[in-house]
Amino acid sequence: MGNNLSEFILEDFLPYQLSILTNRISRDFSHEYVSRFNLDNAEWRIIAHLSQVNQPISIREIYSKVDLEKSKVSRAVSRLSARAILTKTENLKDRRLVDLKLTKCGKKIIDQMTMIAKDYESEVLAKIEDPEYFRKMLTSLINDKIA
Amino acid sequence: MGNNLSEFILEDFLPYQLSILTNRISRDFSHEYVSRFNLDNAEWRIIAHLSQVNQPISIREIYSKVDLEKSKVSRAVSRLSARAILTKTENLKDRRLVDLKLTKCGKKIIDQMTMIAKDYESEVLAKIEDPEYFRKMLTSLINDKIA
DNA sequence: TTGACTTCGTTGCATTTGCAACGATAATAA
DNA sequence: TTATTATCGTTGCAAATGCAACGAAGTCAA
Repeated sequence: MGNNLSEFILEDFLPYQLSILTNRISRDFSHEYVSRFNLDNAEWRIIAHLSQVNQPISIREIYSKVDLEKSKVSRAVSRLSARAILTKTENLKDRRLVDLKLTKCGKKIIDQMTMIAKDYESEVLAKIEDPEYFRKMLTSLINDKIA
Repeated sequence: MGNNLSEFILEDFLPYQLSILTNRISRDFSHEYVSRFNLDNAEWRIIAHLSQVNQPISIREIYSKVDLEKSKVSRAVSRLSARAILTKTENLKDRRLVDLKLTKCGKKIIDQMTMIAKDYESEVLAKIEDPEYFRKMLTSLINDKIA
């Protein structure tokens, strides 16, 4: 008979569990910005991040902060610009950079999404016994470097 | 001035946090099976799942249990079969099905990976104040349907 | 039995992805 | 200055992805 003591149970494996949960939540929440505004995940993150900053920021700034591929950001930004959700202008101090800025249209989107996002988040957190504690552990995991 | 009360902070948004953490852990752990056995994530999940079952199982069985696209499983299984990590045989009771079974080589891989995976998991859990509780919340979130 | 319908795994194909290379600009050093 | 090196954003391209369609096999009802 096999050595059952060293069996591997995928469903109990933390990285797998996290992946399952995250994918489900991600898919779930993405319905909100896909159906309402026809945005993909990268576009959503870019808009959300832009809304937090009051000066124009560069593409580099975005992909370094928001865990997206450089080319993904570049392409997403082009689409958003084409849809007049944000503007791309040349940075005059350093002409390699682009200045990205939400338009009124973009701001309207993030305004609406803010409420929806908060509602969704509350809904998820309501499933947990101690939401505060969960967030704390999550945050500590995120901020701790994993060796 | 803007209405800061309704600002949206991406870094504090639960789905975003989960995504960041999960991607990092996933990337991190994947080094183990990529570097050692040259497996991708789908291949890893398939092997892991197969190792838990003692009878041959079908492709459908796998993708319904392990949150992977049907075509992804089909292609991953072909690669694994080509590398003699598993065998594909026709199911005689229902000839639409294939019987998948780990070879000795496949079993050796999962045996080695089991230890590595457990070590990695412990490492991650060690970063958390109350690992048991965290798992419990995670499990409850996974098992709860999200409305 | 036949015919309609379902399910299985594979595959074709258009889209997406991520890496690397590129041109343009800037910073640094000689 | 000029030469070298680094950084920015874009783009080419090969590989990966996911959906839908397919043929093969099974089910069910008439």
